[in-house]
Amino acid sequence: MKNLLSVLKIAVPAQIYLKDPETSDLGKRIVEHSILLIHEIGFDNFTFKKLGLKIGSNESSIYRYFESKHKLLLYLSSWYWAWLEYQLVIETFSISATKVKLEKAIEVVTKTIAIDSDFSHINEVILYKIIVNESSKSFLTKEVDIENKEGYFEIYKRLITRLEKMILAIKPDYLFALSLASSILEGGLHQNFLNEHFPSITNCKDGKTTTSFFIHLVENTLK
Amino acid sequence: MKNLLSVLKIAVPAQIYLKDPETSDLGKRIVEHSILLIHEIGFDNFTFKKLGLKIGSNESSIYRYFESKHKLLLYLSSWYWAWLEYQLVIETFSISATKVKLEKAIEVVTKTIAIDSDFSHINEVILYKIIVNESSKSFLTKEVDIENKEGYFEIYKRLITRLEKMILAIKPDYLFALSLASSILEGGLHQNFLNEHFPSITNCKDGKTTTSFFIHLVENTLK
DNA sequence: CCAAAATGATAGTATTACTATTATATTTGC
DNA sequence: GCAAATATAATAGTAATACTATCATTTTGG
Repeated sequence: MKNLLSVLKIAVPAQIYLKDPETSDLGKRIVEHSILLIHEIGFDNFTFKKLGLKIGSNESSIYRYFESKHKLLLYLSSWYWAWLEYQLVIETFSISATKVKLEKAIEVVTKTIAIDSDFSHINEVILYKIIVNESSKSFLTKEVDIENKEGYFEIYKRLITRLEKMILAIKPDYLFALSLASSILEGGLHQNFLNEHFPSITNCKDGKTTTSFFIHLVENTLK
Repeated sequence: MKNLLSVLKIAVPAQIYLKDPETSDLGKRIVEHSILLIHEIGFDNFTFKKLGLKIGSNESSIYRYFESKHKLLLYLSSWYWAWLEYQLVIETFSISATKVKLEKAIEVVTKTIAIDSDFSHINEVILYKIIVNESSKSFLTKEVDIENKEGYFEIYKRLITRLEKMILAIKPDYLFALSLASSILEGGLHQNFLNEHFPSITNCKDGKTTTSFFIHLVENTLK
């Protein structure tokens, strides 16, 4: 996994940024430390000025990479979904048994990310926490339809259709494969959010994982 | 239903507001028109200044009711959950068959609200749209744990435990009743959000409802 | 080593999310 | 019916936000 990623690059839709942060040292530091700072103070309190201060750079320089903090969040989200898609593909590629394949897929997309794959400047453990706590804000806006048309959510949607295909491979006549796929993905994040902030309304804790909840759910639904 | 609500009052945790908006004409206009304005321009672009302009009142007067727009969103969310809890209770109260009862409950909490019950100044159809598009922002904050301790989310959590009980009435040994309950509630909102903004990743459209998706899902899971 | 590109520094703007103070209505209790 | 209390309005002010614009300096690629 590590080796493969050292030659591959996570591809984020180019419309999201003004200048590709992967092409410079400053760009990478912006991405790396934005993750740490958003995790630290929350997206709502995060500003480019504070980030500039943290990385010893100037606010105006950051604006040359991303036109707003909202675009930066879109970038981080897309990066995460692309990374997750990659994990999904390599982890399930060689599995031919449809049921085992879907089970593995559910595991990949619902588990809490706890180990940094360490192939880049991006800390996936912290990024995952941002995805759990902030990623919904990337589409809960008045501009969502325009941004959707511009292709900002392509990777996310492709991930869901990948899951859909694995569901349909098991039960081709199931009418809600897309809804089930999107429920697994967002629901997985939500259960992990509840585990952290509202433990009284989730069972996904104390050894009972979010993954096992969804595997049980999906298995019975497709029976 | 109408008659009952004309003598009952939807109870929102008192910590959320500085002054109960139900106790004055201005308060009611604040709530009524905040719903319309948030729907119109989105919560992120909504300000008390704009609301004041809209209702011909002063920004500073609105601050006497709610200490921030975030608290106002918490108020609207709590009001909605309380209203939904009321719907849930009266619609399921007289049903004794556990399976039918849960089915009815799922219907109540996942259906798109399309008719205003018209018992108050609050337009539930528009409020429902705000819940779908904005309510997550009420808990996706750095202050969520403090606010949870202060009791701001009590009604929401109680709603989920009501659903949990109905689930356990069918399958007492099911290990994920809370997670299933919270998945139905948030998942229902999310599928309706997708239907509006990302129709390519949901099947809940064209006659196939969010409700039928969840009824099928839950029925198979508890089999 | 020169030109272009990238970055930094500084300044400025409109808006936001408030707080504080004072003035004016409106309600109510006696 | 009137004074006192309460509610609302008007105005001003503040620190921060989310940028844009301009110009200076540094870095780098051929």
